Amino acid sequence: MVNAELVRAFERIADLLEIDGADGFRINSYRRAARTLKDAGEDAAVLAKEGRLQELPGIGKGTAQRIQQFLDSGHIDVLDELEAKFPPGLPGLLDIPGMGPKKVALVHTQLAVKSLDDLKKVIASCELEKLPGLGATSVKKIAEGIAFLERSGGRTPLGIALPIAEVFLDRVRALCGVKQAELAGSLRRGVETIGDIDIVCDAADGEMVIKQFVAFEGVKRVLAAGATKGSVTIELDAEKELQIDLRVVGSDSYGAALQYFTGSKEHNVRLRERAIAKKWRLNEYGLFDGEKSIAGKREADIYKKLGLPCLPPELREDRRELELIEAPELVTVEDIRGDLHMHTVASDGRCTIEEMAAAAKERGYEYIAICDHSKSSTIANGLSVKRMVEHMEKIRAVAKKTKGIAILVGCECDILANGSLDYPDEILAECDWVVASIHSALGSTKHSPTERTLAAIENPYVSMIGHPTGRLLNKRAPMELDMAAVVEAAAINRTILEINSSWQRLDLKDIHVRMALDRGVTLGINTDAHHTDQLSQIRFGVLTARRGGATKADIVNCLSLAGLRKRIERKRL
DNA sequence: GCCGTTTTCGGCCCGACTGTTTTCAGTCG
Repeated sequence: MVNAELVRAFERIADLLEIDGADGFRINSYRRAARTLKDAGEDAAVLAKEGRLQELPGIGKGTAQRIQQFLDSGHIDVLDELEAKFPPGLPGLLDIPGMGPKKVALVHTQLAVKSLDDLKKVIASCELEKLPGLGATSVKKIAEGIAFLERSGGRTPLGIALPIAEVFLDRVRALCGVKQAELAGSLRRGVETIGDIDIVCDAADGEMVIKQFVAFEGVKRVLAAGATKGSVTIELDAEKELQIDLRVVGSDSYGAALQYFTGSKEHNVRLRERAIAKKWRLNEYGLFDGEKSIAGKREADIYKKLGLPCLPPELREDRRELELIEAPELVTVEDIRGDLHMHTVASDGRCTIEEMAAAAKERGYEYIAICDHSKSSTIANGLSVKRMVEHMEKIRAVAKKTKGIAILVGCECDILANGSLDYPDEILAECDWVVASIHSALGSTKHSPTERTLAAIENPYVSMIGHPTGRLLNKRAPMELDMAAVVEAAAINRTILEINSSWQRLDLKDIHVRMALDRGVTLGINTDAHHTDQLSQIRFGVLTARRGGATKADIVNCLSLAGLRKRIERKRL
């Protein structure tokens, strides 16, 4: 898809325009176009061919023309002109906390700074603090910002951040004078990676709460400490730091503040536009008619007044959620009745069948499927046909003597480089449940990842495609998969697509979940657990499913055992 | 640059914090 390149181009145009001091709304429209393209399930090249580009929100005549020019020539005039005006390393300086477009422009024009290295030099030589509007304190902040940027290493995975955030949330809740507190920001929306941790709390004396907050054990640096806002960093590991922001408001504003700081920014803009259309004003303190507050105590009241259902945080992304007439009943962790992808000591897991079953039963599950690796996954101690036959017998024996939870015979069968499966159909037919996944030859091979996946989808014994894109967050890019084709084939063949809940994967991701649901594809939310401890990661998969708009009717492992068996049979027929 | 129950021009979200000012600009979320 050409979309990713366009996203980069439009974001760069926006950055450069900002440094250039252009009109903010024009800059914003480029950012919006970039966002739209990022979220779009369809290839911009296809949309352009069909003349449908302007159907996308935030893409008008001008942007459509620029997309067309890029498709035709690989260039965009506006970008070329801006690139000629500024050195290539300049936009990167915007990533430094404390450096905005004005300061970047200032150091460029006044001190001929072209890159991060140049900036470090003028800090060291004390030239920077002589500039108008800057002083020793600002320069110190910028220097710290550079250090933070080099340490923070981008966004933090949800799976790392959420447990930490919950510890700090509990501490805030325990503070004297705090009536209620909640996580906000991207964490509350269940975004796969987060920039920082946001906490909103309800207390009368903000200053006192903030004072205690910035003194919490583990705080590495205090970035701000005012009467309503505190901002600190904590050490993630030896090299990385993570920022935590706390906002304190009174009870009458708590709902408004929670709404406001949950975002997303784009969702909030849409909400405020709606308020303005009604001649009202919306901010973190409430919804106001003139000076009079008409909502603010509870989040739901804000949405209600604005004529909207109280939208689950996971949907607040300005992806057309404001068009919803009622809030969907999104799938919850409690709706999950079993886990259909887990490993044992037979391949590369660390627990036995009995241990996995006991832990799943403890969670209240009705069933699990044991899915160890197939023979080609040698690195994962994959099972030869002979070992697999023995393993199947073992699973059935354990299932027979285990009360209170059903144990299905499954496997995670490799999709090989040529698109064939790692086990013959006779073996697959013996399994109750078959996950087919790509683990090897992720790069370019004779058969594309799409062709291989489609072949597996069409196999009657394949119940589900495991971690379809193979991505590892911050580590490995997804395979080049034609998701539209995969989703279409899954719908036709009644093959389930997985939402792998491992926080390193989250695969399918939210926008792919939405694509699959739009085509009526059934999804499965599983942990791919290699240890009993990992069964709890189901929460991350559920968050991802919710972000895609999934209800329990869309999820195969929300079915009863009988329903599940029926669903598997329906495909095999 | 986008967009339209304020429709083809003139809007476009809003407040906190900080540092360098001497009333505010820049940054951030």
